[in-house]
Amino acid sequence: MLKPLARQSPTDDPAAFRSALRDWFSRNGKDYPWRRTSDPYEVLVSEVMLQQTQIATVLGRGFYSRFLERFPDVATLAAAEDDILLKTWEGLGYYRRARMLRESAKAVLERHDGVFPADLVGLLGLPGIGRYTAGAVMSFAFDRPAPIVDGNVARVLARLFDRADPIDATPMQKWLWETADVLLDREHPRTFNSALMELGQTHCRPGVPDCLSCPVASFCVTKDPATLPVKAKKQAIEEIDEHTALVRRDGMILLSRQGRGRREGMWRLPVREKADLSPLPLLHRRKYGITRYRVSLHVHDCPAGHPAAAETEGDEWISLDRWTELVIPPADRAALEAVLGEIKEIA
DNA sequence: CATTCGTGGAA
DNA sequence: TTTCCAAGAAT
Repeated sequence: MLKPLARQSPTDDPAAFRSALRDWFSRNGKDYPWRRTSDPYEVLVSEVMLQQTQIATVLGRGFYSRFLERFPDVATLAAAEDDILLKTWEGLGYYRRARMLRESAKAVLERHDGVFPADLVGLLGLPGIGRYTAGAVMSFAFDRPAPIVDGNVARVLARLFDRADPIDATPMQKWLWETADVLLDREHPRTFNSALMELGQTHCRPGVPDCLSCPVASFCVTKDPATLPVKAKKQAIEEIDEHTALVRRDGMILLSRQGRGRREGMWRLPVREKADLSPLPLLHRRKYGITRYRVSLHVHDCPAGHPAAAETEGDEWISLDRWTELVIPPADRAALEAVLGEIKEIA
């Protein structure tokens, strides 16, 4: 491992650590749209979108700008209907985030007279806002001192202090938050928190970090950063099959709106029993992952009179000219495009 | 406290 | 190809 030997950890000289981090960030910090605003609403939207989601996805595919165009302020979002809200979120995943963001907007209007609370307790009281997001809004929007610990910060701190305890276990979580709070530059909370996270994306990245050019390498006592952080839990992936019916009638197809639970409110190909569909021709097959499952999605050509074509709860006939406008998960959308495209070519 | 909730890009 | 995992929160 090529890394300059450090004799001291950040807590040995916090002021020097903060200064080094701030200097580096002031010269190398990236220019994201949410760093150009101090509007807590715009900051919150970015933070919720970025939960477990990469910056490249949120920015590159236009989710952030599109969302703010459609819902420019708290009042607009609070009044948003499900379909338009989900359509704006389509492809981002974790769709519950969108609904909770709207509930937060409602709460700001109703409980705070339309003004975002500028304290941790007030922010934590809003739906979908946990410890990290509350600290992010506090520091990024209001530039007020509050620690944040996300995946980046956890990795950076575990390496700086050479802590091999599992970062998802309670004792290490407690230590991470305490350490983030102790290290926090209370004169420059926005810059400090931004810098700590960005250090985790650039130099102190997962796997093998780039310690040679790290601005705080002289504060980092880790011996083998590639082995950190340690994570305890990893669940086994389960393979499952999903059999769906492509049913057509008079320029319409049968689609099914999802009820409570996963991808609630979105439209999918109707899922049926494998035994009913497997005798029918297989039009398409693709794999996609969702949570701890690897799903093999099968699309069968199902005649309108077939028992599997019978309508069940949530099923509706949708015009072939209109289906693309619905809110549809990426896997189903891709399968539909492939299958209907083929049919159109034959016809 | 363990599990659930999506998706896609990169190692 | 498989595996990891990314600005987490709710239950």
